[in-house]
Amino acid sequence: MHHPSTAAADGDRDTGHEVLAAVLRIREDRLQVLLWQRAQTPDLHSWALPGGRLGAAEDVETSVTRQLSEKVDVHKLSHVEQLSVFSDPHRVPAQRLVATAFLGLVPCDVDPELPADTRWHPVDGLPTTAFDHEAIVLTARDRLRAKLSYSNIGFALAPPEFTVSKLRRLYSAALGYRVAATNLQRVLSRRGVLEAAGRTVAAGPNGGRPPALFRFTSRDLRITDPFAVLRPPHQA
Amino acid sequence: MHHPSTAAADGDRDTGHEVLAAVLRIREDRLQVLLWQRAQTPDLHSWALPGGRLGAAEDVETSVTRQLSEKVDVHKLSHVEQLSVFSDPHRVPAQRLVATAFLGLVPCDVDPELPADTRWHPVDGLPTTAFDHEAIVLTARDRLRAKLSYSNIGFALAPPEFTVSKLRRLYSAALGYRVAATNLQRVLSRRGVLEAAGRTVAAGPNGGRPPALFRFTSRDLRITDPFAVLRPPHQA
DNA sequence: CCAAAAGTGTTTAGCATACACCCATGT
DNA sequence: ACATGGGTGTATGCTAAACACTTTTGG
Repeated sequence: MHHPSTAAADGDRDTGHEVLAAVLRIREDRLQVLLWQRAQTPDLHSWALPGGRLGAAEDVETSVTRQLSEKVDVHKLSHVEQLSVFSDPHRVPAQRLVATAFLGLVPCDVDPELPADTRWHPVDGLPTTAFDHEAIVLTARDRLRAKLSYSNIGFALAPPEFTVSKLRRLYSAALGYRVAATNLQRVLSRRGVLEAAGRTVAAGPNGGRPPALFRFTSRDLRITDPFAVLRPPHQA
Repeated sequence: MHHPSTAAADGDRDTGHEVLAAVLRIREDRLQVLLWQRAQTPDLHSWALPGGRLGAAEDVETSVTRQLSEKVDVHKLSHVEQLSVFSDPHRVPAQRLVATAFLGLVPCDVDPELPADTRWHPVDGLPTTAFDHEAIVLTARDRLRAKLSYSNIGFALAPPEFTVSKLRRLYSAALGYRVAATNLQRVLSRRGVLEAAGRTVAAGPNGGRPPALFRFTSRDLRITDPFAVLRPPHQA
């Protein structure tokens, strides 16, 4: 081995940095993640997250957008945010590679062209994944679930306009449990996250009242419930 | 260099990685952060966060603990968690250094020995800080504030046992606004975060009822309010 | 006996969930 | 008409903030 690792002496091994993105979307009531299949060792044929080496002149946010553009049309991404650093010295073999992981979201109505080696996979029911990428996917899923409850992040999963029952299915799929349409509409409306589009759409093939269309009032991330408790005093 | 990456070719510049910690505590009703004064250029005499280069054989969590041990007795730290990556290519001059930032907490009752160049500074009223360290400190403060409202992270600011009025002052200082003792006790008790120690302590010099001592039921981070809304259905 | 500080009881209000009921359409 | 799905009204319950009141001490 190279160095007597008391104080942080960097060894000969290069300390490279990569960015990785867990891009999620919902299709057919399932949460999916974008993966590509490796054609080289190590982890030949395993499925991996898109990403790559951090360039010298870019920050990690710029880098992940650039790297993703090779797999998916970046303009289709409705939201990207930093997740966490994964830095186990042996997270990838043979080299020392620190990863900054990101969560990316794609609305359910767009269907970006994908390279031949790239596919969507259900998050519950992943194929064999490369390195520590499964842990990153699960971190991304948990972040999305948490933010659905205290922010307007649903905008990133939904099309520009949608019915409440469509939105209910998106939330149910992402959260992994049944959400009631009534409450969803009321919670989001009260918070000013949702607004009526004023139009309705035709009823389904079996009849039924034609549903009204709604949209998110903002398509930027906003925290709608910053204080669960210990709110600042009303008179301050 | 090593490999011709397509877009964004890595330049000759080394892509180094450092860890930085914003260690916070509360003293005299103020939130403070641990900083050391630089003795070299760049940013001579500016105040900087403790940290340093990531070693070849350690992950970032191990590294930050090791680096901190040079400034402060690590056993005094009650909590450490990852914050975010700071990666602007020019965040430090002359080299390319990506930083993983951490939040650290020290209970208010311990007073670790500090090196001569190191001091506690109030977070509102920072001295001239080096590089992007001020932004990191503010990120740490915001993370602490958020977690106080939905987790038991108060344990990391408080001594093993304390009175409710002492705890009230800790929360008020961290949050930046007046917290009512009555509600604080009730919220934390209902959640099972707080429990009575069974003992009381002497009253103050001006009389008054002698306060009871309390403690946190757990000294590990626990999320106490995971779903602000959209809770899973009661019958599922 | 009074002031001071701690702790409890009670009121009020807001918010979320659940559920009953009404509405509008296709067949 | 009636089945089907959409939407609203309303009851219930929980939580927390605010404040009045009681408790226990020192002077």
